Amino acid sequence: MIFSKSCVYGLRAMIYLASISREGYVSIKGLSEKLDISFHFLTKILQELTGADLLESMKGPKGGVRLTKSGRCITLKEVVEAIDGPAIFTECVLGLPGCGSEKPCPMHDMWEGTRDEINEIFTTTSLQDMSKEGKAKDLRITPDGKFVWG
Amino acid sequence: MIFSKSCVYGLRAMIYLASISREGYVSIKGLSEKLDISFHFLTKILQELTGADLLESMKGPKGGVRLTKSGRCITLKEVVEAIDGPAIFTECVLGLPGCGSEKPCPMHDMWEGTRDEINEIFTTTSLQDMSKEGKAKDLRITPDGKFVWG
DNA sequence: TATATTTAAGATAAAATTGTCTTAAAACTT
DNA sequence: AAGTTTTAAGACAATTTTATCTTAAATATA
Ligand code: FES
Ligand code: FES
Repeated sequence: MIFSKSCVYGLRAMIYLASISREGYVSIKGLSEKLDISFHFLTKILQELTGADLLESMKGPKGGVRLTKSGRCITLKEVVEAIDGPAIFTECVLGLPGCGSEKPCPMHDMWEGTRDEINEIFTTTSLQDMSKEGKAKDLRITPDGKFVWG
Repeated sequence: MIFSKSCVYGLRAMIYLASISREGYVSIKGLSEKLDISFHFLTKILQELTGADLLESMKGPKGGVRLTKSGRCITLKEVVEAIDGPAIFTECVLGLPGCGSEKPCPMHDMWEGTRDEINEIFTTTSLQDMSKEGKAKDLRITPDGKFVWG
């Protein structure tokens, strides 16, 4: 898998949250059931996103999480970086430290372009793009296709 | 990291082995020291590559590993698949089962092209390409740059 | 105020990956 | 034939990732 499980769970949740027009908080419990992700595990991931100021949370009844003002217009890259860190967009494909800075590795030339393209596509695609796409075309964000958009 | 550590170690070793013109077997001990990889761990990885018929091995003094006849002209993809499996070249970026076959995920359209490009670049780049490149330009395949090409 | 609901935080556990160690089997050397 | 070198195989251990469970803190509602 190119991204960790935490990261893809986070992406799925964020895409769903971005598809919701309502202002209120969404309970993590409900979210976890809708997306078919373990509640406690999802909670931890969303806490990271809250720490990164992409989500804000509130406790108690009517509590939950929602996108922050800045979180409402972010790129997929920001979500990935908040969870998996920036390595995938910067790292040497052979795992050597400091890609490009010193002597590069033999795969550097063939890889750099592709990596730049990954970077490009994740910086130019917004969460909104994905949620609109998903909602408009009724696409799938759970393993079984039982999820239904807003 | 896009590839597992096992995979990256395997790639480094295979690139080095492909740079060697001599016919004989290369001892894993020597290889592990040259590449600065744990001997026992590297041994296991190379056993997988032997099982995949990319390497052949011989025991005893003068023993070691070397590229098989078919292993001498393979692509990087074959090495990656032998260790990490084909997932990276086929899988849904959101980790959903059966990318594209059923309803795709919202990221499918933006991702498929890039994934195809990764596939393309790894199927069209041979081990030979990388070893020639590395040897000709004295590139780096160890964390410190102390490695010297045959 | 008391109670129920919900996230926060951290302990614990399970699973996967990474790394080490030991013993066996094969091949060479003397 | 005996001893040495080297890979094969598998047990074992450490680390990281993934997942679960418990308790605390905050918020709403009655
Ligand atoms: S140095 Fe390896 S990809 Fe840049
Ligand atoms: S279905 Fe997700 S990338 Fe194809």
